Amino acid sequence: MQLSEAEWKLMNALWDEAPASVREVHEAVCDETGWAYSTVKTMLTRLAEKGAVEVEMRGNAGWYTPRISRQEARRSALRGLLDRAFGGTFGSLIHHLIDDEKLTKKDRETLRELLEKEHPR
Amino acid sequence: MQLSEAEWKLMNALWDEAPASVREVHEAVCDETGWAYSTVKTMLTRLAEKGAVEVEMRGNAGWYTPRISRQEARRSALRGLLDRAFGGTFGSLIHHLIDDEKLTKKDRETLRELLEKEHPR
DNA sequence: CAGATTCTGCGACACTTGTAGCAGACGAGT
DNA sequence: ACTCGTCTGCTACAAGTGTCGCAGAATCTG
Repeated sequence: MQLSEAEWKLMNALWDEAPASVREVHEAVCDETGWAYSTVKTMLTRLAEKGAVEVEMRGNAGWYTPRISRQEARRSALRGLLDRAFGGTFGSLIHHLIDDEKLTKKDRETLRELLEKEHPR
Repeated sequence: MQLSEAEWKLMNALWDEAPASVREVHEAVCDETGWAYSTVKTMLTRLAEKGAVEVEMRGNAGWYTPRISRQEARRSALRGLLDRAFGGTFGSLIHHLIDDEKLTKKDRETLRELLEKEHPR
């Protein structure tokens, strides 16, 4: 499932709180995006067509719930990035992360801790 | 600089060997993509319009050279992914990498080694 | 019930992306 | 100089994305 930039914004709102009505999603994103209500409506409809969200009608209003988890979405987005930009393997991403990006001290510690905890030497 | 999927393919070819003519780029990617010569031509032109590559005419043929480094491109692609999908910080990406992705043993070792080497405890 | 409010469905439009064909210019070989 | 192959420039077009307005149906409220 490939999500566009705008779709990520909506999905993020839905993952934070679902089910949500168009209005709720709109309220969640309009400060950041400035989108009109109808913009949000259209995109939620498209997300439903794509199968990324599920719509349940209550009265005349639709309530939207993600059908894919944030984790799955993240995974496939990462997969996409890896394939496009990093030769398809984690190796060069990891290299890039450590050599070329300015990880904060905290990031590095997190990284190290996780590594120790999950996969102790 | 945001590169589309197709543009990454061409840029990857150019980073591997630049400057390159349309024909050379075409040859580099046509096996994988099946694109027609004119498809490659169009996209290189668009990349030039976007400022991602530079064209130098030799005779009647154009030779293309990246204007942005692979590293820069990777950096901004990663930035984009982070913003869209990981709340904008490395932290949750790192978490995701370690908790949710199946890094190979080798990946983990690479990670650990790099971490030790660059930022020894 | 009538008016106000709120939703949905549908249409619309511009821009980007993926994909390619074609005509005419240009340069190389004879 | 003529022909042949190559290259560019231009055009085109369908699908996807970002963005929104509007009309009419449904719902609430006095």
